[in-house]
Amino acid sequence: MGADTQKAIFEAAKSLIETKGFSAMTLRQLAAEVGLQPGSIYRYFESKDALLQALMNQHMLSLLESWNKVEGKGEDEDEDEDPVSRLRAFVAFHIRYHIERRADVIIANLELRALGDDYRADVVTKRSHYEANLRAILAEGVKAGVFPQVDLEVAAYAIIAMLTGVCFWYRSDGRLSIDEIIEVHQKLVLQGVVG
Amino acid sequence: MGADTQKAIFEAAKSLIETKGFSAMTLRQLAAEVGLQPGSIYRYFESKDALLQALMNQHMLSLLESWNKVEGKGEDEDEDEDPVSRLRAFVAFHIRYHIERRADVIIANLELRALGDDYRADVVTKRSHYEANLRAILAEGVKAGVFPQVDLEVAAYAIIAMLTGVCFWYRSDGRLSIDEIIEVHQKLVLQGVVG
DNA sequence: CTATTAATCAAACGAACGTTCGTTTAATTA
DNA sequence: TAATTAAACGAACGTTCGTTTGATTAATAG
Repeated sequence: MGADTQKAIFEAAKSLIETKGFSAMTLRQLAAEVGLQPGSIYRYFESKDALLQALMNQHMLSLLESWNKVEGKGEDEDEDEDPVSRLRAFVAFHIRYHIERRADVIIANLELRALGDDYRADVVTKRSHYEANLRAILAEGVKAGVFPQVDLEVAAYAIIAMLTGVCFWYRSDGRLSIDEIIEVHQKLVLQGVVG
Repeated sequence: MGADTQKAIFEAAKSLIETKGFSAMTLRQLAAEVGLQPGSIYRYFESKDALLQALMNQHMLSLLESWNKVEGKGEDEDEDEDPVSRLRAFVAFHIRYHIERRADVIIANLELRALGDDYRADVVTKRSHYEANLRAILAEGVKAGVFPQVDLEVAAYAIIAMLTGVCFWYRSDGRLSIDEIIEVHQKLVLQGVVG
């Protein structure tokens, strides 16, 4: 029975933190949302901070694992697709994942400073590992002569910021579908506005 | 004499909110930073919320005014520069402004949800006015045939997210100068990674 | 059916919160 | 110099925070 309750706490916490922020969310609000007394939350988390740490770590691991599944799926075959295809795949994956897990992403991006130093360093490291995947694709493209010379670090930051930005304005009842949004971004990343 | 104190409160608040977030910042911390007693802050702001509102409004007005100065400087002459030049100018302005006013920008982007509904709506409107400047440049480029067809709304969101992202990783003692960072972004915005 | 463990409640804890207020000090004006 | 205003103090207000604790109910096992 406890597993369901923990999941309920996680989900309610995500929603509350997404809309109000971690510091502004109180354990009384969280408990009320789940249908518990405030003290009962401590059966599942040893502190409010530990709850945020769990959410963050969960998200970062899931993000890394999800991308690895997308890229490494072929194992033997299609291991070495061309850089353009891989970059297009990264754009599609990143946007789709960030829209589907909006709350996790917003928490991971906005609540880093609410984390203790040690845990923040860990999250930053994991994020850097994720970004390294994009840098590797860009580096390969530059090496193959498909992409002109560009600063890999800045380009990776820029592209990720651009893609992550989607989940701050996307609405499921909006004008464009996710696929259409992905297409626009693939074009922008690859060719810019002048094409 | 009071004007200096108010400025000191503003500056200390910006710094504290930038690093800890608005909800996590206490008036006792803020007062200590300025060298005041907590209650004394209420000579200058009628509430903690009003302080955030003032900071946000200040920033949005300054941002809009600063861009207007950059674009409208020629008055009669160079009013109609080509879209590429105007877009390059926008990229340079946005990055430079966001690096120079890091604290204001981070607050405006991360603390929207700490604002009351009315004030948030006002800030969102002002931000939309700023974004309209970029959309207008893009629209002009498309109309002139310099830029291929593109969704103006999505493209503007994407470009602004990319540029604003700089102030989350930029360090003044970093590898690249601001001018170099601007150059990389101008190239990415205009031509993407394939060029 | 009973004993044991797990899950939750209800109540309270001390600390810290934003805010108020009467008083005191410093500066300005007359 | 005396009267007035501005600025800051210092202490307290009621409230709410995260957290702890001991009793109570629900589920499981022997």
